[in-house]
Amino acid sequence: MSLKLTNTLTKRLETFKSLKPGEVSIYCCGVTVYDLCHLGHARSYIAWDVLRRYLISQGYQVTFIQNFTDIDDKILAKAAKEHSTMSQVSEKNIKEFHKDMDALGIIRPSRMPRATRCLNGIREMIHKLEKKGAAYSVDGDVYFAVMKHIDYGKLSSRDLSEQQLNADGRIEKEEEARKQSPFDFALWKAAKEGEPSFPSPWGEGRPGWHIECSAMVLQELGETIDIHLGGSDLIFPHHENEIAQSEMANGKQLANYWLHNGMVNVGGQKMSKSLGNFTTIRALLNNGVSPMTLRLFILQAHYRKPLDFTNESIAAASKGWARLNSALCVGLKNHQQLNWPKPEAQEQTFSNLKKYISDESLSNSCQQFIDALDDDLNTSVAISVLFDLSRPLSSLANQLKRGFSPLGDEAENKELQSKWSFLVGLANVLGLQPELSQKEKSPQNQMHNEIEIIEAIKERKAAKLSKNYAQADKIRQELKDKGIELIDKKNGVTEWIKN
RNA sequence: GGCGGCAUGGCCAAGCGGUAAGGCAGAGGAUUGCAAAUCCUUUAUCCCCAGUUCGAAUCUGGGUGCCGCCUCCA
Repeated sequence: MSLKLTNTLTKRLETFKSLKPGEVSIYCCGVTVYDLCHLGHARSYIAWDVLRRYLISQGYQVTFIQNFTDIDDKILAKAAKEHSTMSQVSEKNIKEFHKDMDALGIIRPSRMPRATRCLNGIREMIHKLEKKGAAYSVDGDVYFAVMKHIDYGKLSSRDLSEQQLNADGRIEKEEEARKQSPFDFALWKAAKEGEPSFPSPWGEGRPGWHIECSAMVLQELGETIDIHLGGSDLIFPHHENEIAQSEMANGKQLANYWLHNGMVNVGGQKMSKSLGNFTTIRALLNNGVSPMTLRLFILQAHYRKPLDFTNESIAAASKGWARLNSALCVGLKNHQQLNWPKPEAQEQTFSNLKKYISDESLSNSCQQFIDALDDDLNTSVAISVLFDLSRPLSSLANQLKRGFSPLGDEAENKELQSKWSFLVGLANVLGLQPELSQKEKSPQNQMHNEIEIIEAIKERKAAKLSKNYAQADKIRQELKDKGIELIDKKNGVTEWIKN
């Protein structure tokens, strides 16, 4: 089997074949940098991160381009509100973007072009469209003439001739009058009073929203690329317009595969800025939701389906992740005790999955995992493979945590070890990386309250011996509140664990 | 009004014609002063109706409900 992807362009599940053998070119629509990213962005970029990781693990050389839209009305509005400038607002939010994406373990794109730095390409493309008669200017604005593009509507299944004008009448009348067709869209917008603007043959102004992506794809990857990515809310008009511009200007198909991710919903409704029902990635992380919990939550659903966000579903993912994570960490924390080779530092390289196919004990799981991802990135099933593999390992982790030294026979130990490194390898394809807790990473504060804990345990033991269980439970609860969990062992010894 | 998607156990979620993955939660048992943890066992006929088929959650037709896009949006 080989990778199959649902192509929005053909509305079908298709076997993926790259233009150049062994190489994949990907363009992903990025964010408009006027604010922090929310969970919807996280979903999109995590899904595409998995696509990228999987392609790399299959041996492809992937060039991944993602833009920053740094010219936009919302950025201007924000700048005005903050008594700042457009570029200051963009700059700040680009930093924040990287902070969030890095936290989520999303591999940075190969390059991240910005609209303000691609103006030449943009002007050239508009000029080209003008020469081909597909663009016209009115009072410093330049519009794309939709009727000139024979295939207009092919991505979003819209038929212009049958298309009734949007009943809600949201389009501004003034602008309407200037357009030849209501679906025409701006390639270049004349500057308004006091706005930042850039020179052009049509006067001072700034690029329309769609043109930057067309220009960037051409500049960074060429006329035709393998895969174009984005949220399903971008299909129309953004991607439709991108196709129209690029294909009209270049005379070539823009992208062979168009992939779109489903929305994150809140109470059945799309999470969006305008509805105000969004939760930022930052807020979630600050509330103690770990990055990998978020990743697990997102990848447990298929990328094309809507995903409902609730506190309960995050809590469920968090519990699930804790279990999986304990298995992923076992070889990192306990390799000395288990006499396992010292694990390599986490790298952004991916072991070739196919090597596991020949390993009898891992072959099945490996094949299941590959089949799942081949099937339009079925991460949900891939994760179930991870959970199956993790069972004996999290059990091992648990025994170790509780002070047992499960010194089984050597063969068994070896099998666990290879299972563990296999699990870590598979999880890495999904970007699920072991999270050692803060306390484990920085063991300060550990020593000075240890004596206190031992004292408390002694006190509790005395209470237990005198059958004063209420007092014993009180002591346990107090420690628990401080993150110390007590475990009574069979032999009467009480051990404690930091959580 | 046009285009598209979805409906699976208490919750989330796979499934793509051969008899329901996985996660969370729950139940029973072992263990425990009680817990925690662990181990074992366990919980669904898939929105409704009709049809195709030896066989359908999966295909077809008709309902019902929900959502997205058509305006900025991942």
